[in-house]
Amino acid sequence: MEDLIGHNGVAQAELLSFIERIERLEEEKKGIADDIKDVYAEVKGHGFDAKTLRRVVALRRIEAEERKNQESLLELYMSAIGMI
Amino acid sequence: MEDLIGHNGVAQAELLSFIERIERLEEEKKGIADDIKDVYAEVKGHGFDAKTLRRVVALRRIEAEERKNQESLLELYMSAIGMI
Amino acid sequence: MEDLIGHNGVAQAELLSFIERIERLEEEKKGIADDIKDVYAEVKGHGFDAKTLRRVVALRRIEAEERKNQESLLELYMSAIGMI
Amino acid sequence: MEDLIGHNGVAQAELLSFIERIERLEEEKKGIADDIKDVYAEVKGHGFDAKTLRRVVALRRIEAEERKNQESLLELYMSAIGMI
DNA sequence: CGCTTAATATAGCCAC
DNA sequence: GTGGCTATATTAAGCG
Repeated sequence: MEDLIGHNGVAQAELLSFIERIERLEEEKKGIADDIKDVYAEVKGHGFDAKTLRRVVALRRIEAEERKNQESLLELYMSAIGMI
Repeated sequence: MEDLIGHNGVAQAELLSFIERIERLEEEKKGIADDIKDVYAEVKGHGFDAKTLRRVVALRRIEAEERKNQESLLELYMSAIGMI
Repeated sequence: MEDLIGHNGVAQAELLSFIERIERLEEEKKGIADDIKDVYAEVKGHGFDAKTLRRVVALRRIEAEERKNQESLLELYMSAIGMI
Repeated sequence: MEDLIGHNGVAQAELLSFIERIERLEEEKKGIADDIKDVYAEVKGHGFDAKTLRRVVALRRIEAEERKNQESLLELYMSAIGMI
């Protein structure tokens, strides 16, 4: 781990610099996450069901083929135990 | 996936057995969760602030977990950046 | 908050007793949660897809009517945006 | 839920617009998450232990948050049970 | 009962 | 490629 031992200052500065870069990025990321939350709140304010909308967004993420696989597997299990 | 395809009954029974074991365990778990809720209600009835007590319990849990961790490398880094 | 102020010992003992009861219950709860995890591991070892099985268990929890509601709402949204 | 029923187009457009806003934000968020990952890779390339650095960053975040909390009541309880 | 925190479940990542 | 660990997303609980 370089010459961190001894606190020679170089590695310290390097580490701190990395940490600060990361923290800045995490702040940005949190900002966007908050924006997303705001949109869902707005969605709700327009009378839509946010939970369902989340599912829609999630489903759009998985491509159609994969979704079909998942659903048919689910149905297979459900059918196997007599749920459907 | 075994011989689930075809619904031959063996895998079906196996699946259902797993499901029922899980559901039984989840019921037990819910029972205990309810017990915990009852204790907090009792706490409140004795004039204590339940919310704060929750924080105390959470803190004690975190501390107990942390105690298990070796912290030396972490401290080295923290020391390197002047956090401790 | 009773006579906690002053550390008169009575409230202290009471508090600690509550905390320990809660902690014991939480330990039990955690034990059962671990058991559930073990069952899912076993499920996997038998060649089943644990993730799908989790969905089955979750679906059994919501009663049929509620499930139908959720699914039809989802389909309505998906249809509205041309997903299906 | 407004006039979604009937697919009159207005609610459809609204829904789609919300979805697209969310998806755009999620893309941005993912971009930043990737940037963070890149920094950790760079960290590693400089001979530091990324996992430990993650813990440092997490600790700094927690401490920053905690600083915002008033802790008096909590400390009262902790003192009452001999934690501090 | 809505709205904010805490618990849980899922997913992604990294090391082996 | 599997298993543990971290981070995120979802769900549930508690509070006003």
